[in-house]
Amino acid sequence: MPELPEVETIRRFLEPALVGRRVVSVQVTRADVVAPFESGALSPRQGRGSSQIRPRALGRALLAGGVVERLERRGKQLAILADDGRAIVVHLGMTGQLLLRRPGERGKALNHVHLTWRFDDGTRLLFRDARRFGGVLAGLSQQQLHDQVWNRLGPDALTITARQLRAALTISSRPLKAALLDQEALAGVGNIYADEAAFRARLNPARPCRDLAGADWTRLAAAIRTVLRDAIAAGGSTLRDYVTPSGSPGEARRTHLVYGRGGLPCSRCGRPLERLTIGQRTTVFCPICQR
DNA sequence: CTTATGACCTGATAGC
DNA sequence: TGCTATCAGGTCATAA
Repeated sequence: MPELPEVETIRRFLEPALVGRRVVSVQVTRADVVAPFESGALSPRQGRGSSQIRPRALGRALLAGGVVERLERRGKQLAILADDGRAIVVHLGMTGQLLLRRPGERGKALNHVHLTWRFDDGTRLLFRDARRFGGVLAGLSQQQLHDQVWNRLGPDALTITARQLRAALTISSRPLKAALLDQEALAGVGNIYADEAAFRARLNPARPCRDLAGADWTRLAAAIRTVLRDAIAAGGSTLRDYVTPSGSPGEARRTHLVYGRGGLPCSRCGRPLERLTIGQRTTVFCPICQR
């Protein structure tokens, strides 16, 4: 579900509520959504639940006792950093949510809540994920976060340059659409914004990357940055599950020009948009406008 | 090395 | 109403 704009919206919402707060306890309802770094995991969904870790150690790995210093995002991953050097990384997968309960606030009972952090002022943070494609990488130092986890991701898509994009993808034989979803090439673009960016750059998503010219990379990088920035301004795209930590939807869906519009008229030329599968993902584009 | 493919999960919706 | 099939924001392990 959440791509870069949704995760950034969540980050901006959570940061003022959590910075300076001490984690007094962490309730783990489903330990298998946690990937302990010490067991070899290098991403939030690697080797989850495969290691037996004692409850007390698990709480420590999930920042118990620490004071939140800041929240950082790289691509679709959100890190919570404590002032003692510890860190965790949350990945929301398709249906993951981070929900905030203010001090004294009584939210309704929810299913699929796997983790609950309690803070010293009564604030609670819930990790909820029906499909469990998301997860939390725990027990990291901030050093390890940057040197061993985020170093495996490509440059953040929000500030991607044409030069970086070309360097990462120019020799690839993959279709453009598949390449845009590769988090090692650039971090943060998912199925929605890959289609939106390709449309705005007027590039056919099925074209092999190696066929793109210099001007194509320039247009594409600019389209990616613009599409993501506009989506953040609209609070992210809510299709079904995504909500901000207060539970309200984002409005970026109104700005989609191709995603979810297969068969409908192209906003530019009026011809029907085409739908096909590229890299096992549904892809919508205009065969007239996108070359 | 790169690229392709099933697998992992639940829930909403459409069609019979 | 109820059953089955299809589809969904993502990535990982394994095969080719």
